[in-house]
Amino acid sequence: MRELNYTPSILAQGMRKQRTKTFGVLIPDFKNLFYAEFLEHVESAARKHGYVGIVCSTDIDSERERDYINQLLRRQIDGLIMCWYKGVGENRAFLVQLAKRLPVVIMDQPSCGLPISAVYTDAFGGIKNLTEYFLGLGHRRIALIRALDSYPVGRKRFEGYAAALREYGIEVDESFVEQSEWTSFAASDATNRLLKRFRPTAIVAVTDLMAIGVLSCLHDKGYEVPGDISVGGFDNIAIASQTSPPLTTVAQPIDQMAFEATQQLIRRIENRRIKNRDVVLPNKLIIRESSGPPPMGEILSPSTSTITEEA
Amino acid sequence: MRELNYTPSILAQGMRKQRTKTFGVLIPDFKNLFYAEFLEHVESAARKHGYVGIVCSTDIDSERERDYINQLLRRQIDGLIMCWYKGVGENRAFLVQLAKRLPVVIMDQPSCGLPISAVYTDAFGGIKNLTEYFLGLGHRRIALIRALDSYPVGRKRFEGYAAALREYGIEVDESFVEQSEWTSFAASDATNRLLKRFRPTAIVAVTDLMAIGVLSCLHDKGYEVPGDISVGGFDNIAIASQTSPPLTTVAQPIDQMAFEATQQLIRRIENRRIKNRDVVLPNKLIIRESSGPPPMGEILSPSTSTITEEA
DNA sequence: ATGAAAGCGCTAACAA
DNA sequence: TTGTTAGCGCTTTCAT
Repeated sequence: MRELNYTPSILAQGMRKQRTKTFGVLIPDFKNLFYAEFLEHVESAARKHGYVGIVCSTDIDSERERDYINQLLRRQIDGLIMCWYKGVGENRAFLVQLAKRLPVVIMDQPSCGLPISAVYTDAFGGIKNLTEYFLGLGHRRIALIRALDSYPVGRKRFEGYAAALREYGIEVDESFVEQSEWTSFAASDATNRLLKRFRPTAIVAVTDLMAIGVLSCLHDKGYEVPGDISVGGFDNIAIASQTSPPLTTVAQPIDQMAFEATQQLIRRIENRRIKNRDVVLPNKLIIRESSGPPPMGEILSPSTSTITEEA
Repeated sequence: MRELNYTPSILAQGMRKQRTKTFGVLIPDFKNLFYAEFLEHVESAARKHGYVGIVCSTDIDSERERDYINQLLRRQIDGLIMCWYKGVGENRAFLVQLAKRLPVVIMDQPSCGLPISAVYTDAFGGIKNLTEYFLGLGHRRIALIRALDSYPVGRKRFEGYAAALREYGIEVDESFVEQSEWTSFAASDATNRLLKRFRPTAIVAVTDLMAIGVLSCLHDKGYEVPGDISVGGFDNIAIASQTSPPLTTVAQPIDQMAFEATQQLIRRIENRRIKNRDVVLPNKLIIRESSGPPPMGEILSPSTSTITEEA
């Protein structure tokens, strides 16, 4: 009778079965290529299971976030993936409440014992490695362009940086560090501010996007990268290999993160008795041309035999 | 009785009213920053009207596109915005069919008399201006990294390039032109192929993302931009001002395009008697540091008094 | 085995 | 005015 393309209405199905084969994805910003790649992979994982994700960008605005969560709940989503700038630890009550209604997967931070799943990589260790790599090259004046203090991801990455320096007996100086919003523009401004009071031989940015801002500022000011100043980022978004020069960075396995998050969510949607899990994935230092030894006269490392000018 | 946050289920509402306050957005790729910015603005326009968009990326795959359109229809979307790589003209029957079910807005190409709305800028004129600007600087060996022939947007942009050259009495040579997929990687490869057989003084790419690939390839090969080769793009995505060097490009008013598309869609959703419209927005040449006069010895323009070496 | 009917949460039409 | 009810398109249960 209806061999000719009949597809049941998901609305009607949803009313009856309380399942819509639809989940929500909360991200801060479409323009951050990390999330763009993340979404790409979430989408293809979801598609395999016949799910559709509704993506909402919060612009790091609490009101907008609340609105969207309501909109999503009204649409009876089956689950929610949150790329969150807020700390899980500081929002326990809210998350407990939310997790009562649907499965929740949180990105970039541990679940802190809450009834949610989490997918993240070792931000602390990643930046620590990167910073140690710079230290090993002989850099000592290593600056950090970090995120605002209120963002947990940014905080962890800051701590990795500080730990590496401390290992080399360098106490982290406030003047080494500049805060910035997540965009390349803000990071470019931050670099500007930084350079007015401090002349580093290397700059670490807590995301690739911000590192692009750093490169842009350095290019403006006429510094050579890595001749004068080395630059490192975090994420390994696709264009990190296409900047001029290509960016040294800490690669997160974005595809796996997306895959695990989606997998975890859908499994819990389809069987509530599956328990929540924290999935921790490895990240990895990728060395490209934006980094090299510090300029002559700045080499202070024991690992090189060059005599410094100050000798 | 229910003063405490009652929000009606959109599923139930949708069943009753045949309105879900939800629309679909089809894009080719989240990673293309043009769409990222577009989505950002679509979202905020939609939010003002209480609508939520479901974004699906087709990856320029027809099967996937068909799937998603079905998924969206099953979810009873009220309308659809399509950022489409296919030509409206070559898909009339499909669009007529689709437009019977819901309001449709198509991006980047005219509606060709179909019962849909359209929002676009003058791609032909935009690239023509850019190419004329290069010609005016004295460039004569101007290469083009264009999209595959099957994409209408890419085609129009190619024609603008060809028209400008023809105006200056230059017949477009196949060897000036290289085809590429939309990514920066593909464009970088295409530039590579191009440089093996042709040494331009300027390269125009049909999108900024592709221009980033061009810059990356030129940086690899040790060419100075714009000292050896000038580069131009199209779109003026946000990071176009943050590349090294910053990119000369044809700016599309992405925010307005998104706003108009959303506006147009929602108006038609809420009142079917509002007629479809083609909204054509202006674009504008933005000159940044990636472009300059051709190197000495290559200046052939009548607009300069320099005597060329060949004289 | 096949068929009828109830009900998911709403809204619009109609009755009181 | 306020209250009642039918039905949107499905699935699931229950009766045949």
